[in-house]
Amino acid sequence: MTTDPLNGDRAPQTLAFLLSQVGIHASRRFAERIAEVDLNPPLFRVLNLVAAAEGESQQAIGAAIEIPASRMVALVDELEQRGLVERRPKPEDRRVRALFLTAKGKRCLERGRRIAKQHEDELTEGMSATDRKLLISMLQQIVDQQALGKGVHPGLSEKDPAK
Amino acid sequence: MTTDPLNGDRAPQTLAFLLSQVGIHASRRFAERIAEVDLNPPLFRVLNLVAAAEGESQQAIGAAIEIPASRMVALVDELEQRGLVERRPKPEDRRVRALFLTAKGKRCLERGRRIAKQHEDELTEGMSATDRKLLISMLQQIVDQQALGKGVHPGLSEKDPAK
DNA sequence: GCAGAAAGGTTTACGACGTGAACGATTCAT
DNA sequence: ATGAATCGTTCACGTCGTAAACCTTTCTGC
Repeated sequence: MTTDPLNGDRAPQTLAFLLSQVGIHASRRFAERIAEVDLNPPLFRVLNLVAAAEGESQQAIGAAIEIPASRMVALVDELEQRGLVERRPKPEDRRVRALFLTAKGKRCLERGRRIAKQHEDELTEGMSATDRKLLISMLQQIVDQQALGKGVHPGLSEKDPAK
Repeated sequence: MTTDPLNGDRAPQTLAFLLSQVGIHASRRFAERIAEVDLNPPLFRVLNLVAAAEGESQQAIGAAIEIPASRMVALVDELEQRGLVERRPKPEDRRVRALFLTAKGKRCLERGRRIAKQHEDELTEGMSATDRKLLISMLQQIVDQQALGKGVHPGLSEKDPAK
């Protein structure tokens, strides 16, 4: 058989490509998994943040993960429609909408967190605890060095958009 | 000062989140950089593949990186309009379009590769060669274990879609 | 206390993508 | 020769994220 140039290079990939590939896979896979509780990654992320800072304004929470205000509205709309989050007017400033988790929201978040944990395990299956820690510290090093924010990246919400 | 729950956890992130974050950053940053030669990542990827397998059919090349036929058309259209790639009819099978690089395409690819190299360096700035290798092998381990293809992921083509 | 600036939230219109289904042309199988 | 499969293409659709405009409420300076 002749060497097929189309058949993947088993040659070592570049780090940049590997990072993209693995990172995007991680995102997509998580999107699949988190869909089990009828959420997508941005919604889950916002839900988490609301839990961490109940009573904060919509924009304060959005700003923390670099989500533009107009996008935040849609996200919170979703969460509210599903009965996971509540918008309460704030007496002292009638412009703002303070966000709170509902009981259902708390349950959903809990389930989501279990899924996230499973996802984490799945991703690092067959990897020693030592390696895992090592990998984390190296990635963290890149994050620091590249001065990455804590932003939730747009897109990548659904594995299968045509569903 | 009170502990602000909105201010990022400096606590150790999960591996899954770190991977997504870094991976997506790598993609976005590369998209920015490769735009200097007026390409986006999928176009650059196809260009590379055409170079590696000149004369192959459009779909053969597309299949190698898991790009659906209908998407491939648009991609090759772009490359052809820019004069980087040529579609030539194949005498023995008049259905297929064999792809070839033009001289301009070769130059562009070369420039793109230099950029990719720089991107690689930028990403791993301040990282020892040893760590770099280590990181690569660990990521490769995940790729193998997760059985990831060589697909080019959709989306992420442009840093600023509204441009 | 009033005018104008600024901030929170919302709505809307738009543009960018990727996909699947349907289609014509060509080649293959029998 | 006829039907099935393949290559490439077109098209219509649905999903997303964004910026711009807008209303309401609060703040600032005078």
